[in-house]
Amino acid sequence: MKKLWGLADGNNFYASAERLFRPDLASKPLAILSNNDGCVIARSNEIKDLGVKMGTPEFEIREQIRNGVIVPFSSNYETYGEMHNRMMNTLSRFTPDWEIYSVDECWLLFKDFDYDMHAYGKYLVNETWRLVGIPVSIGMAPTKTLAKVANKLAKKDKTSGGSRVLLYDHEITIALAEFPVNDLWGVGYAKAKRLALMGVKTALDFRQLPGEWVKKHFTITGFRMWRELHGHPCYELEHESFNKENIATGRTFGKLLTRYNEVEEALANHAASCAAKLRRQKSVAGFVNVQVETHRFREDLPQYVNNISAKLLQPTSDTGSIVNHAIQGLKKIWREGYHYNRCGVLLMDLRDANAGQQIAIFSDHDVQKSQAVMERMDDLNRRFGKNTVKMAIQGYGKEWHLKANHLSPRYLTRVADFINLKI
DNA sequence: TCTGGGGTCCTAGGACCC
DNA sequence: TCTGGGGTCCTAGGACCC
Repeated sequence: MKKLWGLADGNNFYASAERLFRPDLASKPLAILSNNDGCVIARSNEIKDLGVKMGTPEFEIREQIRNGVIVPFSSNYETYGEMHNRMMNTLSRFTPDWEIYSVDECWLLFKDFDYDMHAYGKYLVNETWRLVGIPVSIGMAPTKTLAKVANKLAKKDKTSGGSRVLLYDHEITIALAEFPVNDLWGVGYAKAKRLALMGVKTALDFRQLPGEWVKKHFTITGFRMWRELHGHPCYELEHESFNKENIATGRTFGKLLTRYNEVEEALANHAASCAAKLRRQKSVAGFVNVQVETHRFREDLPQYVNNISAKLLQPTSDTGSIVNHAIQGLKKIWREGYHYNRCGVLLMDLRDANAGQQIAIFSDHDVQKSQAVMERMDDLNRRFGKNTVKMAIQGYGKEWHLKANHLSPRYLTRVADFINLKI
């Protein structure tokens, strides 16, 4: 059976989402900033043309922001999340076999097609633009790795109509001959460095290496990449099990913190947020890991990085229990006299909440009571906004809170921010 | 002065067992 | 306590992704 992989993704997704509500910024350079307005995490084409790279610290473009050359946005995850839902909804209409890969990417598998796939790709691009308002590109090829290549080529070639198909051997070979090996899906910093030393420049150079040699020097992951470039699929559609294996929440603070109570308050909030995520996927956690760290770029200050894991008495998703265990961990690794920059909580050893709750120390009654309280709390927080109900220890101090000086309205998710139309 | 956050997969190496 | 190979299980950390 003929199969073709498609990778569809939103062009400059966050920037395009912001621009949808601000048509007046149609040709302006836009920078989307990370949490805490720390650095650039998404860019419009115009700012790429200015040479602003991914990860550029905000202070380096502050002057251009001040004089209006660059328009900054703090990350607005509520709006991006809703645009994600709409985009995936639309893309999923083009084939029954699809998989969400990231916030702005979707795999589409086409089986037994007998129509012009390039035309179909262009149709998909136009329809998504019409229905969602986000510009997308699609690349199609016999494997996921090659579809990634096709997608990048679709973006690069302004005449492609946003769609590129690599179907036949000769067109794949021609494309790979001009494709930098560093841009392949699966080549990061470490592999790029080694490939450069070997004189491997293009994806075709890499594909022409002997398979056994690749396996020996680049392990199984490199070998899979090699096979995929030859058109042999190593990655399939990943349908279900959307449940995460780990759940983490961590943030840098709005400023460096030295007092225990402030860090404890931030940590309690991260732990509570992890517990809420855990209940949303109907899991319980067996281990809580707590991390603290100082500011790694501040060479003038003493550095301290540590983390600790604690086993929960019994696997649970109870906010109180998870927050308490996290705080016990923090007390063990806390050291006075440092300027802390970040803390975080990681829940591990996750399992299905309904599969065999142990009885151990708690009676069933306690478990049921905890579940009832949590359900009520989640319900209230869903209806009236995050943190309407919370633990006392989560506090009301704002010392640790993030900067977000350029936040756009939550156009899609907050009633007060809806756009009013005058007709 | 100012540099993100949340994930997965794989491997090496230690602990332990026979 | 040392001798030795081979297996499993677990964890830390590297590499990569978006």
